[in-house]
This record gives sequence, C-alpha cells and structure tokens, in this order.
Amino acid sequence: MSKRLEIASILKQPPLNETITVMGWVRAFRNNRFIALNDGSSFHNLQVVIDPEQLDEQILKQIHFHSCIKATGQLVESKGAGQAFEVIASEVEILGDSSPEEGYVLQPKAQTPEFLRENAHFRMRTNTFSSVFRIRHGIAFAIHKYYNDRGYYYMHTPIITGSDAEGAGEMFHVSVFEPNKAPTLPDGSIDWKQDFFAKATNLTVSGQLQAEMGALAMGKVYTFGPTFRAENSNTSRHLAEFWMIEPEVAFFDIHDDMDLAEDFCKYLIRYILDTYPDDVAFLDKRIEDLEKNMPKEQRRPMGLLETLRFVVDNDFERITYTEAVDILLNSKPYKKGQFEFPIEWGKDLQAEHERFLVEREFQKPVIVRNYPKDIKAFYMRLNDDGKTVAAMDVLFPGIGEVIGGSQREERHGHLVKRMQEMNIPEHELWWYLDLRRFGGAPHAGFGLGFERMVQFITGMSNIRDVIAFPRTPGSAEF
RNA sequence: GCCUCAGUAGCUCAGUCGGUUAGAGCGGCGGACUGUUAAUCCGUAGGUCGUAGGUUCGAGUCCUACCUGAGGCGCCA
Repeated sequence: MSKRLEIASILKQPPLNETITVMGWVRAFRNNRFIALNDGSSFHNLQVVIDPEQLDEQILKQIHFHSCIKATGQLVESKGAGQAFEVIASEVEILGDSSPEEGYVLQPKAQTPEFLRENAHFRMRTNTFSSVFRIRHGIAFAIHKYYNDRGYYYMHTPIITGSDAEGAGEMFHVSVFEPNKAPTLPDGSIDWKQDFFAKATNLTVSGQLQAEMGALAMGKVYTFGPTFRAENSNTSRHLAEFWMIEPEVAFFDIHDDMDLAEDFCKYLIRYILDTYPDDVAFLDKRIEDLEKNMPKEQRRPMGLLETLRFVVDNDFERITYTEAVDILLNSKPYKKGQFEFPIEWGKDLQAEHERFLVEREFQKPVIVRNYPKDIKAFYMRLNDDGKTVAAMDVLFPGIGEVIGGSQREERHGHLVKRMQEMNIPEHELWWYLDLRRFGGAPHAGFGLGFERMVQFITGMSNIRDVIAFPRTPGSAEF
C-alpha cells in the first residue's frame, strides 16, 4: 500500500511516476473522468483521472461534489492544459459520500456569503473560505512570530474578570446562578457574595489593564485572546466574541506606540503576501469579479493586492485630532454640507469623517493622535495642554478603526483625579493604582482587532465571514 | 438601538397596471460522452410565493404586524 501524501507536498516535490495515495474532497467531477481533489493543504487541487469503464458503478455514482475520496495511482505529467500533474487512479474508495439527494446543499458555483454562513459547517470546503481561513491562521502565526522575534512575552490575561471598570462597553455576566433564582439582599439586589467567585464577574472586554502588570515587570508583553462585548452592534465590522492583540510596553511613549503599530500592521500584511500568494491572488480575483457587476462609485479605488502592497510600501499619515478637525472644517464635503454629523473640536470623529480622511484626503492608512480627554478612557495619559490625551487610532480604508491605543497615565495623582472625574471606583482597581505607586514607569500599548485585520487582508466585506463561529446579536449557531 | 432595502423551486433571480395552469439559469434525477477545467449535450421532476391578519369578485403583486437576512448609522477593535 502506498503512503498517503498531502497535495501541498506533492506539488512542491512531485514524486513523478510513483504510485501514491491522496485523500480529499471532490471540488469538481468532469466528463465522468476528471476529479479535482482538494485536501486543504494548499489552495491548489490535484486532478485525479479515473476510467469510468473500469470503476465500480456504485463508486462512480458516489463521486459527488464534496464527497470525500481516497485515490491511489501513478502520478504523471498531465495531458490536459489546466494542471502540471495528475494521478491516474487505479483504485478509488469513497470515504464519505456527500449526496445531494440526501440533502447536501452546496453546489459547484458561486454561492452567497449569507447562504454559506447558514451552512457554516461546510463553508470551509469552498475556495473562498478555505483561503480566508488559511490566511487567518497565517496572520495568527505571524503575530506570535513578530513579537517573539522582538523579545516580547506572550501573556495570558483572564477571560473571566472581576473588575467592572475596564471602560470598554457592555459586558457579559458570568454566574452560576439560575435565572430568577439568584439569592437577593434585603434591598432586592442580587447577593453576589453567594455566587461562584463570591463577587460579580464578567467576560473580559480587554486584557490591557492586566497586561500593564506584565509590561511593568517584564518590559515587553502582548496578549492575544478572545474578547467579549455585549454591545448591540449590528454592523459588518462588529462581533460579540472576537480576538484582540494587545501589546503593552514599558518606557514607550505615544510615538513609540505609533511606530510599533505601523510596523506591526505592515509586517502582518507582508508576511501574508509572501507566504500565501496563491490565496491572496484568488481573493484578489474574487473581488475583481464581484465588482465587475457593481456601479463604479461602489467599487474599491484599488484592487485587493494593490491595496495591500500600497499599505506595505507607504508610510501611514500621522496627524493630531486638532489637525484632523481643521482639515475637515476646510474640506469640500463640509463646505457643501455633505456631512451628516457636525464637526466641532471636542466631539468625536464620526465614521463619515474618518472615511473622508483615509479614503479621500490621504488615500492611505491614517493615525490620529491626541484626542480631547473627555471622549477617551480614564487610563490615557493627559498631555501638557491639559485638554488632550496621548491616544491614537489607526484608521484603514474600508474598515475604519483597526487599532486603538494610548500612552497610559503613569502619574498616580493624575490617574486618581481622572478616575474621580469619571466615577471609576478606586477600590475596584486598587492594584492598577498600586502599579503607579510602586515602581511605575511610562508605558504605552494598543489593541488590534484581529478579525478586522483578517478582513482587511482577505478583502471580505463582512467580519462574520473571517471567523469560523461568528457570535453576533441574536446569533450563536454552530 | 435607529434608518433603508429584501424574502418566489435546493441555490441565484425574473414575474408588467391586482387577472386564467408561477418562469429561467444552475443544481437534482435518468441518459450520452476517452482529455475535461464551475465540462458539454438530450430528457425530466421540483413551488402553501417568509409567517399571520386585512382590502378586493380576484393578491406573488396593495395595506398592517411580526420573523429572518443584508446595507448604512450609533457604540467600538
């Protein structure tokens, strides 16, 4: 019996004229004779050629779209034009039929992402989704490689958190109480002291505060883990469960932080361009085909591949919030009254404003820094002007904010004052304040939305299509 | 949470001004095919028109509510 080989390794080093065994899923079956087989090891298929007259009729009938088969035969140079090699099968075995008659619904044609999302248990068998998930893996790997190569330590921050003050929106509660059976105090409120952790707990919305402990001891750390937000956000850029990367670095100021963010983004894109060129090329072609049928104004200004290369090859634009406001106030859409929301120093930039800056004014990624303190979180470092904080957002074309970060407030007095102003209970974050009282240091960090980066690199328009199991309001299937 | 649009065969869609038996391509099923590239060709089956009400002689088509999905906004990564 010949050894089973993966298609990726066969294409890399073809064992020509040897008898080999391959296993995989049928992507196409043409002319009763040609099977395009894919085993996921590579974007590419291997053609298996069968002789319908020699093959058992029962087996022939089970060679359906996405049936799983095992084929043994000689690897030869292909007589056809579409591929270099093919296997002349002497033996074919059906490992798993996938009969449409029994209800298999996927078809060998373009299918909508919405339909495939409803059939998410099968969608990785398609070209598009297998490419997306190979690239997703590649980005995850590159993240660890990037930080490991630079002396950062990977830190696991808690998924269940006891602090209610992380300041990043609605949280999912974690409790062992049965609904409506929770013990209550005389005033009717729930007695969390009787719960599993003897306090109210939630799923984490950020590992940043804990990562700061690491940075102020180990110097350079990063987290990469699941993050949960119970916000009722219904957009193509939001998930209730997503993955976030949060580097946190001692002795970094806001400029070091921006340098890291830019270098990191470019590294990830370059890594994927270098490592998964076939998958990127396919996704590039996919978007080109999709946009053929769209009106010009809805198309991207550049193709996917072109956009990725452009981001890698050009410096990100860096401006302050105050400069951004000035640019917007002098912009054509503002003067023509085309913005829906007002522009005024002190108000947060709306999506339409960010989009103008990134897609019209600069036409490249933009880092906006030094936001008014009143629209940002308590832990961001107050600038000398007393009005702004050392915060920065990295804005990408198409998907908006990919990174949000800041230099952290390391001065104990300043931090306490901010917490009081913003009604953050000091006793809950006693340890966070202690980090400023004992051996504190300037430090900075940011959070990168993993799925948003995957979205950007793959060009998928909905974030639900770059995570295997999307969790969104009203939806937790699979 | 707000706004807009959509829901017709397994999938993607067409269905005119409210009018008789609801249409196509793909897929399925049956057949043909020794070089195909989402193969092609011939034949064939398949629909309670999202759900519930309402208007009307008559509703896929008009109205109301709800459900589901998409896009945009807000919130954010």
